[in-house]
Amino acid sequence: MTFIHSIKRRILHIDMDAFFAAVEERRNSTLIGKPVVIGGMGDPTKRGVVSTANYDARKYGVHSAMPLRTAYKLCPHAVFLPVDYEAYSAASQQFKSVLLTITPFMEDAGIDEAFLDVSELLDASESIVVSIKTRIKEKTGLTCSIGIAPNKLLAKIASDMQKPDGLTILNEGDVECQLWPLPIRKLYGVGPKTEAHLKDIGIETIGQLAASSAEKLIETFGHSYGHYLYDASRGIDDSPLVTHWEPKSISRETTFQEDVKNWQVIARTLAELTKEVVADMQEHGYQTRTVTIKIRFSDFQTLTRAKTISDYTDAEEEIRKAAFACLKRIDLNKRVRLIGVRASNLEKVTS
DNA sequence: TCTGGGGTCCTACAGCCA
DNA sequence: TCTGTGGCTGTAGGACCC
Repeated sequence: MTFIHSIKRRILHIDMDAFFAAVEERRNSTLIGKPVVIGGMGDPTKRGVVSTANYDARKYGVHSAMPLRTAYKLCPHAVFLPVDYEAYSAASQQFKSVLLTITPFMEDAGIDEAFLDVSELLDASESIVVSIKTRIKEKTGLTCSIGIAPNKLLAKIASDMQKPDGLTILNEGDVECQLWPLPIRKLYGVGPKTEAHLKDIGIETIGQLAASSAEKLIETFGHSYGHYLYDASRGIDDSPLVTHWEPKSISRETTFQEDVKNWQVIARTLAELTKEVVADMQEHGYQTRTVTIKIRFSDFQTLTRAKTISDYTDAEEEIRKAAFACLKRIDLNKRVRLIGVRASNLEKVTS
């Protein structure tokens, strides 16, 4: 008799609770119990959006991606802090180093989250989770929420179901009762545009999405995304963990505090951003062939212009020339809100 | 009146070439 | 030689994620 091993995977999604705010509270205990909003330069009268609000601030309706000025109106007595990426990156490395003691099969999913594939481990899920939570707490002083499921899609949804400091286990058999009642926006990959589109055609829950035919979804959303929605609404996701990847592009962009008309200011900023991109490329050993600039006008119209050069390069002058050749192709007849530059078509320098 | 920054992926289309 | 087709590359824009 031949036994075919059932290869049901066991995937964990670890999501740090109000990560940036928690790091700030860890180094300044007087913040604990107060509403804390982190974003931009920490000045709620200036341009910028909320990166993280702690749970005390969320009670006032403050949430991430909200303009700082709006957050200030909702909660003027909150403590507003600038984003300190270095501090959060250090904390991120700390908690990921804990995860790597559990298994090397870790996918980095951003500064405050990660996936682990623990299919090969013999321990019970609950004991793995207790061990992770305890060790992260010991090493960083921070809490996290964890989802366990047979794939990344469900694990991610699970980790969001009980927060903070939660643990949720989802299995294929739970899809109908746990996944289907949720609003479509809870599905990874469904953003505001798709949410509005789906609501227009009478689909508000993941269950209603699951009741649609594959043909209908492909017709409406295209082959790739239509197929994805069809599978995702059924909790189906075979995507593997990505434990190593190379960047596909390196970019810098900045929004001016006030919209700019002066060409000199725009040009100087483009040169500065290009310098930063080049420094980043050189530091990490990449060369580029394609340079793209991005301009956003005061009315939010956004244009990009790209130039591909014949040979890979990391020479600042050559990349700056390409960026300025792109800039020349844009009619600057309106005030400029944002300017950015991106290097793509990257190649790792082998030396 | 407001809407960051750093990324990825997808689609559509145009031009070139076999 | 003309025309159609399909692949490949580059460009532009849009949606989404944290």
